Amino acid sequence: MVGTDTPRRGRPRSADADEAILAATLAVAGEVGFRSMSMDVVAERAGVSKTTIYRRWSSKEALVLEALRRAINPLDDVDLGSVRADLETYMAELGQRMHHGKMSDLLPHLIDVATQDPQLRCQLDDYVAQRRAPVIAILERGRARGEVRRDVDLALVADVVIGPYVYRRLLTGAPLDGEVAAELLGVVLPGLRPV
Amino acid sequence: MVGTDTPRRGRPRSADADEAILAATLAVAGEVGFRSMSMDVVAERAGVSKTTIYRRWSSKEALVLEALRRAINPLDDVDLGSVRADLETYMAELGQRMHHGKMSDLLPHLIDVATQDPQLRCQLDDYVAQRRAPVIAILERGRARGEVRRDVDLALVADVVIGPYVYRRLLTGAPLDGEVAAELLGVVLPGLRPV
Amino acid sequence: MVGTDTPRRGRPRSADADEAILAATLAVAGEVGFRSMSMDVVAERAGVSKTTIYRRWSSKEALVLEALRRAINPLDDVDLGSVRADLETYMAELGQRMHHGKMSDLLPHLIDVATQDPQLRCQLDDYVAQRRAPVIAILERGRARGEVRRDVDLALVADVVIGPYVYRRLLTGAPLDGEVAAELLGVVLPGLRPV
Amino acid sequence: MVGTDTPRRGRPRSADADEAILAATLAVAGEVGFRSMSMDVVAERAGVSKTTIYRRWSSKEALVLEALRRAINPLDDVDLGSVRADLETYMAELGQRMHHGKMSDLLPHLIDVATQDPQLRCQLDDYVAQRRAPVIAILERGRARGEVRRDVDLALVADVVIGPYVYRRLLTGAPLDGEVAAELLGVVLPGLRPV
DNA sequence: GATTAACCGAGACGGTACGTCACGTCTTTAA
DNA sequence: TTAAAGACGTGACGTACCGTCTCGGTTAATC
Repeated sequence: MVGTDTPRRGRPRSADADEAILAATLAVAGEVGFRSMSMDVVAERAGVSKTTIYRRWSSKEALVLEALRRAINPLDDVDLGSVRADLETYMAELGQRMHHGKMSDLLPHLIDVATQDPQLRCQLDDYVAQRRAPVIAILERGRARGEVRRDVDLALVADVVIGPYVYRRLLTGAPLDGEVAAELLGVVLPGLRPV
Repeated sequence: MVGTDTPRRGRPRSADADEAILAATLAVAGEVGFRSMSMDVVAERAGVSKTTIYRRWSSKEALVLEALRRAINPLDDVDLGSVRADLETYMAELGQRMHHGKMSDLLPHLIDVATQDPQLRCQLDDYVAQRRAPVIAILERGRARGEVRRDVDLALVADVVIGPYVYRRLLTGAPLDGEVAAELLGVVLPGLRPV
Repeated sequence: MVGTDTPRRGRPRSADADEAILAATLAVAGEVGFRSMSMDVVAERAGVSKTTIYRRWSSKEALVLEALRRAINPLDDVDLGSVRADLETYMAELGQRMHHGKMSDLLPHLIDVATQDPQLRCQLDDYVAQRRAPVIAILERGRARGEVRRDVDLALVADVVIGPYVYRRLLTGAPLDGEVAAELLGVVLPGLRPV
Repeated sequence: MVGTDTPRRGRPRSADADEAILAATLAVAGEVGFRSMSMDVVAERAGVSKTTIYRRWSSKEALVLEALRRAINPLDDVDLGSVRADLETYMAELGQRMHHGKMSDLLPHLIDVATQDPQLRCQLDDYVAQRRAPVIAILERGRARGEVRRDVDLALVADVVIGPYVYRRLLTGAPLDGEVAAELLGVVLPGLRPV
């Protein structure tokens, strides 16, 4: 049985407020964009005071990041029996989200702010790890099946798969659809085969 | 008559001011970061009025971008005779710059702003193309030498090489030193070989 | 049964808390001034919660006013046998307190707030009456001795004596030391003599 | 001919803005009271940004004080030929204003804030001096005519006249109408007569 | 040489959002 | 029922930065 370590004194923070704030954040941001979203408007929409927001999040960006993390469904960790099939599925989904997802719209902004805000940096790292995890899992299963060389650094391979998506999305604007994904795998997979 | 398109009446713009502003931009940004850099401070440091700055650049970001382009030496397009050797050289240099360079410090910010500023978007695209060009050149030479399959999309391969750098730099913080670069090539190059 | 009107149920109020709050009020106010004194700080200093304070006093000003009334010793009602001697003694003491006393430091603030708070207005009136009482007493004794005309309004005379102190203290900053007090009496007393 | 000492560089401050701000201050304050008047509302009403206000006045109180000084017509320095007549006229007017004037409504507040704001303190002193000046002038003329003793401190007498008004207005609430004013003079004037 | 057009510095300006503060109330658990 | 702790709504505060505008004054090319 997990103990509620600290009995907590004083009035507890309202869980409703948490919910309302995060919901309002997504709603307002969806309408005007995160960049133009103001804390006053979020507070008003949430039926909450700014104080209450700042008591929970240290800055606008911290709030936005958490709102997004809640809004994001984790990528399913499908297992179709081969590295190629698994990665194709994953990459299709990733491509979708990179193109249409809310997160990718403001990734640059979050990264930017995280540069000078260690706390935000941590939260962002969590998010990234969560995104990378499925790829690593796929590769590990592949290795167990003998599809992947033992001596290859799986973390690096994961970055080779995800990196181009981020790069294209943020800097070149080029898409990474299913066809291109297949070609990418055509380049990468041969280098993973044992011997 | 050499085509100085417009003869221009009135007092010509001061070239000194251009220099001073760009220098001040780099100096101030180096001290407090681009995000915290204010135009007022840049103007003061350059011994120039804000009017003079805005007469030349349309926004803070446009200024910053030009300042950076000046500060960046192009990556040399070395030719050592093999794709592997060329890419290793290129990647070593890229890793260096990604880690210590001024540009990478504010890439996120520029990307962010470019989201809503088409003009900046263009300038940024130029920069990116300039960075990608050497990789494509290397791969084309490799193809000419028969080292690289004819049917592979070189632009995609370039993104596979550069993507992980950007990704690690912006999101995971993991380094990409010479050793890792070699391993990356170990994964990617086999997939490029003909037949 | 002796009339403790309400038998009171539940936990009784802590008398210690009263003391601690009033002491903390004077202490904090003495350090930062009443205007900058915050209720949170007082509560913390007193080792008491804000709730406990507000259960006893309806507002910051009400608290402050009571704290001051406790801190103020009444002016002694000396009787030296002549109006001049009595007033000189009274005015010397008044001058002292006006200059160094805590009360005069925040009179303006209390007055200000009393403008819109009838309850505080009453408490303040009590305080004022208490200050004026000795002067009226002095003048009445003088009248009984035949030193003062029967047809003069003693309340008005009291205001003529006290008024300049308040005025100087609040608005001009000029002092009212013994010498000046003597001169003031030199101006006022002749007009009080019978016939 | 008076030289415009400083040639002034940069864009000059808008005189219209000054006017608009002060007018808005009086208007808004007249509607909701000075205490409830907010700077945002004043700015909006004046068609001006808050920055522009704070560039001219360091605080809400400083602004209010200047607005009032502009709104206040100086007390006329009537000369009816006798100290008694002149003072009666002055006191009647002073009594009026003390009762109905805007200034007296917020004197306490200004005094209070001036306690911790030296700049405001100065402005307030100016105002006070301006109010006292007529009384001193009256007394000096009386002295020139031989109505007033040479050895009496006129500044003190002025305070004896004005002090009770301030005192009553701020602390006791008692009025000082014409009748009472006459009685006050009945008390004070005998003490001023030569020999 | 006078005119004119564009430049330059200084700095005021409108706008928009920021994050903070204090008051007095409310909601918990503990005594 | 009171107490301590502390979250909460309200409402204002003063600041920061952006990009624009308005001055007086300067610097060429043109007339």
